[in-house]
Amino acid sequence: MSATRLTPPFFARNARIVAQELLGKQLVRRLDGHLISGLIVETEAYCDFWDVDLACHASRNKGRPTPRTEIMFGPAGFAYVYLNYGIHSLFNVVTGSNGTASAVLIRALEPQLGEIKMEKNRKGRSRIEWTNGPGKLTQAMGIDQSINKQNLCHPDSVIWVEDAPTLSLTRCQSGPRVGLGKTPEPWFSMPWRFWIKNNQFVSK
DNA sequence: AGCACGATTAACT
DNA sequence: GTTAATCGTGCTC
Repeated sequence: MSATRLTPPFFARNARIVAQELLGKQLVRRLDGHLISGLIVETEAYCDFWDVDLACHASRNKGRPTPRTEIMFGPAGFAYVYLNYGIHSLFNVVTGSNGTASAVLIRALEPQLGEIKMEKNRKGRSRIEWTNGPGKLTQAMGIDQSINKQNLCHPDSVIWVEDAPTLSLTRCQSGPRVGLGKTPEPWFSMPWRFWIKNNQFVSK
């Protein structure tokens, strides 16, 4: 029997739980009639159970929605894609309940389907460098602003996550999130980054 | 209206 | 190890 895509109840939970359970599941993209996919090997939770996570974009504007962040305040299972450093599109999945803002950033994948397409999209780079970072994997999978606000749980969507057995905890690790710059404590050090132990595609 | 900066990457020395 | 690239966003004046 074939796998099925994850549904809203999976995503409509605490971001930290979703971030951990996404490890080992398959992110799938339909592009130009072909499938591109990779195992999720690294994630980060934003907002989690705190009233305010100053590392999370949804905490800006005094925690009120803005055109950019409003998608995170809506129902779970939607894509939040934003432009980072004016160069890279980073891909998140909205989590939690409608009315609260939280999301999980997908930071690294292990290539599965569509490797020819990925190699093309990451021209000149070694296989490891196709998807071992949040900006690299969006390039490899052709994820840009057109993916923002898409519903991953809709049957016709061009991007979704396939269900898979939850990875055993002994194969997972967690630690502080990266690239947070001048985000103050305690958020700077909260261990809300998750990855698969010893996986080559975890970002450097 | 102007500005400082970022959930990064790649190309340098 | 250092630094340029590049632009939307939210904050300040």
